[in-house]
Parts: sequence; structure tokens; C-alpha cells
Amino acid sequence: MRFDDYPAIAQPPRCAHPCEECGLRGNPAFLQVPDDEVRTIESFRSGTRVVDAGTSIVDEERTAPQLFTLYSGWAFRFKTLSDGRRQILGFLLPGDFIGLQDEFADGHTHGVEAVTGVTLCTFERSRLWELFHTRPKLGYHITWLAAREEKMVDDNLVTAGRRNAAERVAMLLMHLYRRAERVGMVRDGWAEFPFNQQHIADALGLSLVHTNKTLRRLQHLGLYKLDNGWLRIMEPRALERLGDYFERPLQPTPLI
Amino acid sequence: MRFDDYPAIAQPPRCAHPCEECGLRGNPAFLQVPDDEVRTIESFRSGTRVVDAGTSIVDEERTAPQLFTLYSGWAFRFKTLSDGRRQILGFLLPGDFIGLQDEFADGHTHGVEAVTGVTLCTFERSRLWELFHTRPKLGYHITWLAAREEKMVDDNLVTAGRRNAAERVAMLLMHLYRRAERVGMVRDGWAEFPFNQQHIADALGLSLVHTNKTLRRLQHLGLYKLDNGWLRIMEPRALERLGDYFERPLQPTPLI
DNA sequence: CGAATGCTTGACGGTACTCAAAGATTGTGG
DNA sequence: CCACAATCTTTGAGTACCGTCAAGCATTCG
Repeated sequence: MRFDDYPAIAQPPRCAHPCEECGLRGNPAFLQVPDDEVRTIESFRSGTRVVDAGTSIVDEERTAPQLFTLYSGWAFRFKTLSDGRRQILGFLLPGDFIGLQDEFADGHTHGVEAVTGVTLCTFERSRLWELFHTRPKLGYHITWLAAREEKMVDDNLVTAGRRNAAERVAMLLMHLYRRAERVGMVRDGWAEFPFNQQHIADALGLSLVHTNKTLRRLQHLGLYKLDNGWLRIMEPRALERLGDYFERPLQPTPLI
Repeated sequence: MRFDDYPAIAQPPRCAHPCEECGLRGNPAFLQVPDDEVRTIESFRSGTRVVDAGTSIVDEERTAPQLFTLYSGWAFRFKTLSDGRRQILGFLLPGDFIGLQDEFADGHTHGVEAVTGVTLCTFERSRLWELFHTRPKLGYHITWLAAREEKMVDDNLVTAGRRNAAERVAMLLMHLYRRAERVGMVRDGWAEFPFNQQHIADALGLSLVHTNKTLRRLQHLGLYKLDNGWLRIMEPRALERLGDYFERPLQPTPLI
């Protein structure tokens, strides 16, 4: 059974449908948990939120009173310097947990913005400790998610700090493709790829112009194809080697 | 009361001294916790480890069976590409918790190396879930630490991706000075600074030569002084503005 | 049809990298 | 105690990668 044999998970949920019928949970990329744990998550969840493409989910300046699980769509975390330079810290896909860093922060952290239309499950930040207290297992899972996200930022830091432009692009394409594949967003070898070149430039620490030239070059070499918001990897091995980026098999991810 | 009124915490501990007498816990930078929680940590702790300057604490290829709290000294986390390029992901000071990311990983994560001589408190990884289970509060604290560390990597990513060389150096000097100050490693305005220029270059994503030239320039402008492993910030405001990096007051940090 | 957004390309310049070699400092062994 | 090695810092020269500026083109939307 392959991940993309699973039904698309990109549709918005029926309004306030229960976690027992979650469209994500059936996906083998996610950890299967006992029913009573799902019910605890359900009782912790405070609602659903829909956000339009290109709009803000979490403001960069203020800590949101909610935590979120991304249910459908693509988003990204970012920081901007005071003169406007923007760095994308990482991309968010279905199943990703949003807002944990702010929990323990001094305020100023990062913003989150929707790339496509996005639906989110919301949780009240004020009840986080209650969750750890009553369900240590879920606390453990949240730590799992925090550690996994830090690992991704680690990788992005290596990219921005030590890879050249072509290596950065190769690494990003493989990374996003693999993650999309994992949550069932790949059809017939084509992954949803809703980013513009400014997103890619901001994620890689490159200028827009140089990102464009590098993308063109790799595309011209036949390493990948990009068509109308869909990505196809033509030469995964070549891109892996170029980016010096080899994904290991991953354990199922907890889903809050 | 200022942090540097506190006694130096840099001495190695008496062998296997109990957590109740921990030389770090008295520092107001750390969260004060009830005695029974300290005793739980004590029972979770499996020992002490001493590591020489410049040697490996955690191998980049293998997951260590222990978790650590850095008790004294300086260390750093890093990743290397297959051709040897190295990126330092972040620096570790007393109180920092080491090894959590590997817990939930696929193997290949990051290495940890001692800059100075280092002493560590060790914990058995296999008992981590037990800790969450029996003491949810400590699980919550561990999540706190994970989130805080991710925030620091986020900052480093912005640095590597979007700041120029002078801005990077300014940001790093201020960051390290502030963190050292917080844990009482500053005396009379001088902070312990055991790094060589290769460390700085690898942390900032710059070459050694360019790092040297940038350091010289900022030093020549009188923004800081570096003398025999000790750092003094002469113009904190100028460095903050240059690096576009302004620290907010921090909450006390949990200490495991 | 005009405006807005995003992609593409060329020209040019500068920041940062590489190569190379000379000081400076520290440690070590004869 | 000095000589020598090893490590780290500093500086110069030349280059290349990548950023900035500018403008043209394509597509979408109102």
C-alpha cells in the first residue's frame, strides 16, 4: 500500500466534524492512537478555522490565544527583519502543529501565513498544561512534534548556511516533494506545489532573480518539471546527490 | 540583584553531588521548582560525565543512549555535509538540555562537541516516557526547552539566510554575550568566549577568511573587545542595531 | 482592456569565497 | 630553556557567486 493510494486529504472538513472521523487520521503517515485518546483530543479541540490563500494565520508580533493543527492546505512560518527582509523558516503541511514555540516565549516569535486556502483545527492555548496533566501521552506526542520541527529547522539552517544555490533548490524540491508524498498530496507522481518563486527565494535565503535562474537551470537539465502548481521529480537520485540530502524512512507522526 | 552577582557556576561538580545542591539551580535565570520535583529529577539522573575540550559529546551518526543537561562549560550542536562543510546549529551553555531531537528521529541527526571542558548530568533515554508519565510537569518543562531551542535555531536561520557578514557577527556576539550573562558567566563586563574564528564562521555560514575580516572591522570600530578568550561588548546599542537583534526579557528557564 | 502579479532575461557590481603565505601564540620534547 | 610543530590569526590577491537594477513578457483578474 502506498501513501498516494489514500484518498485526497485536501478537502476542507465538514463543519466541526468530530475527530473520530478525521480525514487525516486514517493515513499511515500518522500514528494510530486508541479511541479514548482521540476523544481527549476532540474535547481539547475548540473549533475549526478557515483561512484564505495568502492571508495571515498567526501575526508575527502577537501571540495567538490558540494553537492549531493544520488540517488541509499549505502554509509557512517566517520571520522578517525590520527593513523587510523575510526568511521562511519552514513549510507546514496537514498534520503539522502550529504555535507551540510562542507558548514559552517572550512575545516576538514568528508569523504563519497560508499559501493555499487552509483549514485548521483550533485549541485553546490556556488548556495546554491541562492536556499534559491529564494525558501525559499527548504531552509526549507534542514534544515529539516539537523535536521533529526543530530537526527540520536544523536542516534548513544547514541549507542556508552551507549549500550553494543549486544545492539549496535541489534540497528544497526533494524535501517538499517527500513531505507531500507522505501525507497523500501526490497524484501520479505530481505533487501539489503552490509556491511562487518569492516563497522559494525566501525559504532558501536567495534573491528572487537568482532563484529564478537556478530553477531554470535545473529544470533545463531535466531534473524536475513544474506545471501549473504541480511538481514532478524527474531525477530524484540526481537531486538527492546534488542537495546532499537523503531522507530516511520516518516513523508515524503523532497527530494532535 | 544582577546575574553576575551570583557565584561562578563554571566549576565541575563534586563527583555525583545531589541535585538538591545543584550549582545552577540557585541562579534566578532558572525556574524554581518544588523540592519533590528536584528529587524526581535526581532519581531520573543516572550520573555525571566529564568531557575534554574539543572532543565529541554526541556522535553525529549514532543516537546516544543518554540525554544530558550541560552543567558547566560550552558546547555546540552541528551538522556536516558529506564533503565536510560544517554548520553549527547552536551553542550550548549550562542548563541546556541535550539530545531530545534524536529521541524521535530516524537516526541521522546532529553532533554535539565540547568547546571547553564540559561536565554533564546524564539521563537514560529509555526512561524519558516514564518521566512524562509520572511527572507531567517535567514533561511540560522539557517541551518548554524544546520550544526555546527551536526559537534559537529559527533566529540562526534568519541570520544565515538574510543577514550580511557584519550583521551576522553583530548578532552572534550579542546573542552569546547575553546568554553568558544570564547564567552568570560574565565578570566585570567580560564574558567567557572560548571560540575560535572557525567556530564563528561555521555558526554564521561564512568562510574563515571573511569571518576574520569582518571581526577585525567591527573590533576596529570599537564595538567590542576580545582578549584571550574573554569578550567585552563596548557598544551594545550599535551591535543590536547593526544585527537588528533585540533581546526581550526572558522568563526563568526550566532546568532538568 | 488596463492593472496587477509573477516569471524571465541581461547587464553590472559587490560581497564573500578560494588560494596563498606570513605572523602570532601555544604546546612539546630534546 | 630553546627549537620546532601545531594551531590559530591576519593579510593580500584574484575570482566567482549571487545580489541589485532594469525591462520585457505572460497570465490572470476585474
